[in-house]
Amino acid sequence: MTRKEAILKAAIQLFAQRGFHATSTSEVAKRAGVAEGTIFHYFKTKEGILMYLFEEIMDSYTEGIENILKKATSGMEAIEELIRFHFRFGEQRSQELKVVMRDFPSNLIEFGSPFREKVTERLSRIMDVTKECIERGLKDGSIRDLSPEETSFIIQGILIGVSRLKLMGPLRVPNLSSQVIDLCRRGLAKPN
Amino acid sequence: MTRKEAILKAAIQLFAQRGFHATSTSEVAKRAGVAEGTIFHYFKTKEGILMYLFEEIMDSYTEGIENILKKATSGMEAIEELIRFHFRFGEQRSQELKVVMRDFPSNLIEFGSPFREKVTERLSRIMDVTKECIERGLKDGSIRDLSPEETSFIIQGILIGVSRLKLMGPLRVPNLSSQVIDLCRRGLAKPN
Amino acid sequence: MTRKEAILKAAIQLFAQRGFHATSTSEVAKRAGVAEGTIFHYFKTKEGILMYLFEEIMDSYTEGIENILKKATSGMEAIEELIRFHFRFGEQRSQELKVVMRDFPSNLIEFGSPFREKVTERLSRIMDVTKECIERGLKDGSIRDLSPEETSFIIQGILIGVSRLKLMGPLRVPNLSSQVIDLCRRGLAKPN
Amino acid sequence: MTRKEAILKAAIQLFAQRGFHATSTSEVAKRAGVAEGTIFHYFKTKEGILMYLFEEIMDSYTEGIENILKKATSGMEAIEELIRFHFRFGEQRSQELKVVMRDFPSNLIEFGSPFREKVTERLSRIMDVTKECIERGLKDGSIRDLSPEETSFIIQGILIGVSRLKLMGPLRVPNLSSQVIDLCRRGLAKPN
DNA sequence: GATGAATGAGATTTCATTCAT
DNA sequence: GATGAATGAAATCTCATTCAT
Repeated sequence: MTRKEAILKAAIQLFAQRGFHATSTSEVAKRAGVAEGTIFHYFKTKEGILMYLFEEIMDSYTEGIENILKKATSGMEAIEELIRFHFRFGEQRSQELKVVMRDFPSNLIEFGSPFREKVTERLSRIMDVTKECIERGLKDGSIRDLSPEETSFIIQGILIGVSRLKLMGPLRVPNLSSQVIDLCRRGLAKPN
Repeated sequence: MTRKEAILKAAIQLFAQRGFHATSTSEVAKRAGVAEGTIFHYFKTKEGILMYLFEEIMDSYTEGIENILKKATSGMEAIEELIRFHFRFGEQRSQELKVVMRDFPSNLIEFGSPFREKVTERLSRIMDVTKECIERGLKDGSIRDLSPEETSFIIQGILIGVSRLKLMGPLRVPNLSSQVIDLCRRGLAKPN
Repeated sequence: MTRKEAILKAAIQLFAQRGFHATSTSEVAKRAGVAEGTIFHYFKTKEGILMYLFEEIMDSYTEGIENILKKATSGMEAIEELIRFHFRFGEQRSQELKVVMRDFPSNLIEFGSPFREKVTERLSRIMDVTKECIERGLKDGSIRDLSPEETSFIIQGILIGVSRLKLMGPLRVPNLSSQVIDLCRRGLAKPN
Repeated sequence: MTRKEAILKAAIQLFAQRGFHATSTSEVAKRAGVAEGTIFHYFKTKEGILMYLFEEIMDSYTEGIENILKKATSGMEAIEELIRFHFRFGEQRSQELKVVMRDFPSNLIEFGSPFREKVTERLSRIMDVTKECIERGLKDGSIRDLSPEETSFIIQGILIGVSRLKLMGPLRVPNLSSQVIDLCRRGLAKPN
C-alpha cells in the first residue's frame, strides 16, 4: 500500500466514524503511519482529502449507472437496476459513502470552494441519467405518464434518504433494495 | 425579542448558511447583538444551541404528526396527511430544518454526547408514528400487505431524502408534496 | 501597563533585535507575559503588530515635521530643523525605527496587503513636507535653484540612508546630525 | 546556463520581488527548472543562496571602487567617480541590489550566522575605500577640512539611502547620479 | 550529479469557554 | 443577568532539509 493509499484509508475510517470536522490531520497521519506533513504533500489541504474521496466515489458511481443505462432493455428495468445498483454500491463502499453523506453537503453549498463546480457537475450527471431512464420508460411504455424532471428528482431523493437512514442509523432492514424497487415499480408502472 | 430568542435566531441563520462548524460563537453573538458570554449564559455550550434547536423542532414535528394520527380516518389517509404535513412543515421552517439536516448526523452518532439519548428517542417516536399509520392501514384495508417496520423506514427515508434534495440543492420542483403522495399512494394502496 | 502596551513593548524589542520573521508570536507573548491568544485579541494578525507600530511611529514623525514647517522662518532653516528633528527622533525612538527599517520594505511593496495604502499615504506625506521646505527656500531665496521634486527625494534618501547605517551598524559617529546639516547647507545654499 | 546559474537567476528574481522569507525553496526550484534537492546540492542551505549572492555582488562592487581609487587623479574626483559608479552599478544590477537591500540587514546582525564575518569584512572594505578617497582629497587639497571617518560614513549613507529610495519606491528621478554628485561636490569642496 | 518523496519541527491562527466586574 | 477581555489548547499548514535511489 502506498502512502497515499494509507492516508486515504485512514481518513475514510476516521471521517466515517467521527466526522470530518472532529478528525484532525494528526490523527489521520498517526493511523496511516506517516508524518503529518506527508498528508499535505499528497493532498494540498485537509479538505483536499475529502475532495479526492468524493471525486473518486462519484466517478465510480456515475460509471456504474451509465453502464446500466446502456444494458437495460426498458426504462422501467433501468430504474430497477439503478436502485439495485445503488444499494449494492452502498454496501460495498459503505464507509466512503458514509463520509460523503456525513460531510458533504457543507461543501456543496460553499460558493467560494473550488469543489463546487466538480461536485455539481457530478451530481447533475447522476440526476441526468435517472431522468434518461424515466424518459426511456415513457417512450417504451414501461413507465406511466409522469414528468421526467420531477420524477427523477423524487427517485434520487428516495435513494439518498433511504441510504442515509440505513447508513447513519442503527436500524437494520433486510431486503431494503427489493422493497424500494417494489414500491417504485408500483409507483411508476403504467396502469393496465 | 428576548436575548435568548435573538441568539437562536442568529444561530439558525448562520448555521443554515455556513454550517455549525464554520460558524463561531462570536459571529452568533455579533449578529444577535449580545455579548459572547451571554450565549454561554443561556446555552451552556455551543453544541447546546444546536441541541435546543433540535429538541424544539423535533417536538414541534412530533406533535404535528401525532395530531394527524388522531384525526385521520384511515391509515392511507394518515400517510397522505403525514407527507403533506412534512412538506408544509419543511416550507414553514426551512431554515431550522436545513440546520438539522446539515449538522445533525454528526452528533447523532457521537457516543459520548448527552444528546444521543434525547435525539434517538425523538427519532424513534417519529418512526413509530409512521409505523402506526401503516399498521392502521393494514387493519382498515387501506394499505396493502406490507411489513410496517420496513415500510415506515422507507417512507421516512423518502421524506428525508426528498426534503434534503430540496433544501440543499438549487433545483425547484413544484408540487413535490402531491407527487410524492401520488407515488406513495400507488405504492402502498391495496390492489383492487 | 496594559496588556496591549506590554505586547507592543515586547514586540518592538524582539523585532528590533531579531527581525520580524525570526520572532515568533509565542516569543512575543512570553516576553509580554500574556497568553498567545491575547496577541490576536488585540492585533488580528502578527503583521497587524507591525502595522500598528508603523502607523503610530509614522504619525508621530509626520506630526513632528509638519510642526517644523509651521515654525520655520525660511526654507533653509526648515530643512535644517528637519534634519535635526530626524536624528533626534531616531535617537528617542531607535528601537521602533530599527523595526521599521529592518522589516518594512517587504510589506511596502506587497500589492495585496491592506497596509500598502496607509503606508504609501504616510510616506508621500513625508516627501511632500520636504518638498514644501525646498519650495519655500526657493521663494525666500535661502535655497539655490534646484528641482524641489528631485532634491527632496535626495534629502529623504540621505536621512534614511545615514540613519540606517547608524541604527544597523556598529559604528558610532558623533555629531552626525550637525555634519549632515553642514553638508546639506553647503549643498543647498544659494551661492553668494 | 548551468543548473547553479539557473538557481541563482531564479532566486534573484523571486527574492527581489517577494523577499527572501516569502520565497520558498520549492518556488525557486520550480522557476529554475530543477529539483528541490539540487538547490541543496549547490548551496548548503537556503541562506546559502543569499550568502553567495551577497559575496558575489559585494566583490564585484568592491573591485569596481578599488579600480576608481587607482585611476582617480584627485580625492574629489575619486568621490565623484565613486558616486557615478555606484549608480551605474545599481542600474546594471538592480535586481541583485534589491535583494541585498531588502533582505540583508536581517542577517547582518544575526550573531550566530557564519555570514557575519564575511559580510562585515566586505562592508568595512567599502567604507575604507570611501575613507581613502576623502583622505586623499584632504592631502591634495580637493576636499575641505572634514573628518574622513565621519564624512565617509555620511557619503555611504547617502548612497545607500538614495539607492534604496530609488530601488524600492515607485518614484523615478532622472539624473539622480549627477544631482547627488553636485550636492556632494558642493558639500565637500574646499571653499575658495 | 540529480532527484523529489518524505519528514517533522514549528508557526500562525481560531475559538469555545471562563470569570472578574 | 450581562459583559467581553483573556485564555490556552488544538488545529491546519509551511517549508527547509535529508536521503535513498
